Amino acid sequence: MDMTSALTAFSALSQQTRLEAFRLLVTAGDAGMSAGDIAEALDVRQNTLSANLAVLLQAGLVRNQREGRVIRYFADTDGMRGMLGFLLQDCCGGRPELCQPLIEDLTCGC
Amino acid sequence: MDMTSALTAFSALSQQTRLEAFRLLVTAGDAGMSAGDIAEALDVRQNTLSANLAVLLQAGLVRNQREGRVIRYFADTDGMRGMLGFLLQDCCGGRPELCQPLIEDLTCGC
DNA sequence: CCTTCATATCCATAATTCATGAATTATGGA
DNA sequence: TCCATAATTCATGAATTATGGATATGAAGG
Repeated sequence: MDMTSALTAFSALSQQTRLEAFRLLVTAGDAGMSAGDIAEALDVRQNTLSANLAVLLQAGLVRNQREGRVIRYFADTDGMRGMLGFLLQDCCGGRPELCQPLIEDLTCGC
Repeated sequence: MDMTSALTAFSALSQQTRLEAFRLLVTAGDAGMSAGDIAEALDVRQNTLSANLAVLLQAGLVRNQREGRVIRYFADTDGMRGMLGFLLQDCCGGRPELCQPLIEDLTCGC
């Protein structure tokens, strides 16, 4: 993950519809969600959501897959990991005490 | 962390100077850096950096502290944690296998 | 084929964001 | 009090981004 990709990723998540869509896909997990279902869940117009999903795609934060007439979207964990890794790079250069509580906090019980 | 705060945080990190400044402060850790040093390190004008630091401040991603004539900035780990927690909320609803590798990948060796 | 459903793309307008220069505030030292 | 340094604030214009309507693509079914 380089600076440009990271910027694209953060930029993608800095808009309400996209952040909501991404979180929806994170909780949906491997099941993913169709574009239509996402649009309905978020109550946004079809073309607006489509444009926003395209932004998330280009940022590498989601993947999609055609299934007949529907297109199913999934959160891309690799992309998310790359972004977070870039952000936290060298966060604990010799200072585990800075990094450790953050990690623990993110384990969300699993 | 609510949606609005998360959006503010991601938006703050979606601009090159701010993302660079934030990463600089993450690696600087408890030592922090003065506004002037950050401006010099990133080669940006004082007022431009000041405006960008203000955005990071408002997003809760950095803190600052006056020390005589200089103002020292620090990465705010609580803010960062809040943002990441919001993003990953319910990422592993019953599916630890999705969340675990991500966490491990972020432990960056410490 | 023709229709219908699901989604994407094009285009114009509205809204937002950004860097910059000029001016301002705050601090410490002479 | 005066000056230099450190940093912030403000207004502006340029560039980017979001949105909605209309239209296009692509797949399934009759």
